[in-house]
Amino acid sequence: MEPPRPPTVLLAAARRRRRDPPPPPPPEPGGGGGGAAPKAPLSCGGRGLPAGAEGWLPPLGEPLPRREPASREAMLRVLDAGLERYLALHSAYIPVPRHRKLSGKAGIDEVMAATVLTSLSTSPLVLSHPPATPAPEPGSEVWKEAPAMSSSCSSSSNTSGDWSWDPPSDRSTPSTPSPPLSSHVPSTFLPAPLPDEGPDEPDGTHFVFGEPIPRKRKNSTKVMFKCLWKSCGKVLSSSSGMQKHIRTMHLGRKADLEQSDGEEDFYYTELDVDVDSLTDGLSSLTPVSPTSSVPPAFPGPEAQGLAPPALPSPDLALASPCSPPAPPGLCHVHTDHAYQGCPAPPRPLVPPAAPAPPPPKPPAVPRRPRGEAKKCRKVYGMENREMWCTACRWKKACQRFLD
DNA sequence: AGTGCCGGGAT
DNA sequence: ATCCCGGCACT
Repeated sequence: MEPPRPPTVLLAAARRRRRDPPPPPPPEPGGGGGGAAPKAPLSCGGRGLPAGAEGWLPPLGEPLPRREPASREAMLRVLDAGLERYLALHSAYIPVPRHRKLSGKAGIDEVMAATVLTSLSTSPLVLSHPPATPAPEPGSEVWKEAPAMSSSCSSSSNTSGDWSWDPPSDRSTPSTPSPPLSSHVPSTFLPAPLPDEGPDEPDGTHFVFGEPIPRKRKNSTKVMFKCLWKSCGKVLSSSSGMQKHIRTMHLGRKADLEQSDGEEDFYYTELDVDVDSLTDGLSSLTPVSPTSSVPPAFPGPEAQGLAPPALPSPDLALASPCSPPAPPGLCHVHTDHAYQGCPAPPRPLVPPAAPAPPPPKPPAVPRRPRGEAKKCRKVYGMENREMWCTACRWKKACQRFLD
């Protein structure tokens, strides 16, 4: 029966919570935040890990870097699970374990992409913008894609993907000078780092928010990149490959135009796939999933011609990794430049029809209920302030008339 | 609007 | 540590 509070409340609440001693948190229905992330509600999911989300939290041996990381991780996990299920389903009718079948139009695309990828793998070019930097990968583990699993377990956090995770330069100005495509799409995947950002993008491995999120993706999960262009569900294992794919397939650009002018928009999502359960079947993601999101209706060379004016399906929810019921696959839409690690609703797609603003669920502030007893102020009145207990005088909890 | 008191600043 | 107060939560 709590009336909706103004947003400020949340702030205050959060702030307060910071200090409050472990307030015997009344088990919040919905597991909001659970024990895993007792604090700070995330901007988007703060309210909550879905019930039972705690279960997903890995027994991280190390102390979570507080806040975001904690719940974010949990969310990712949840999402992963969703993806898992989703894939399990689809892989059923997409019998293409490791080597895709090349047949039909999809096949062509795949071949092309594959070709591109292959050629790329040999070309130093593709590996990164900063040709100078050999492979400053995070963990220093400079393991390249293992030949054996080139497509099934590459990037778990880096590998070929140059920008695997993100927004090195989150300056990704939302107001890019209307690039060829994407007009109304706020967050686009702009591959090329903005010139001013300098060469050293903090390895794309890490998250953002300027936070040194050291966390690598769990080994068990693998990152796949799924093309969001209409009628193209291509899934590749590396972001560079994906970009290549988009560039060549959808943007109609020359593959060799390696360096984008920064005006390209790449729409693809990053799928965090749980390799353990998906195992090999995974590499054959569904080419075009009905539930998957539709790429923004941008005027693409072929998008216009071939693709039917797909309307943004409601399940674009896909774009909001934060929503508990993880839509099938996906998780963080990966934008190469994006600015948000996750908290912010990454919507590379058209703004969801029904934004459905997250219900401002009050974070159940542990504020102690106001006692019945009259306090000094009331008893003595402002006139006799000197008679108040010191606490009252200092505007602290009354010590004289305890509840 | 009044009251209680948290969170913080000033000393 | 003490004193004070801005401002929020709640009535």
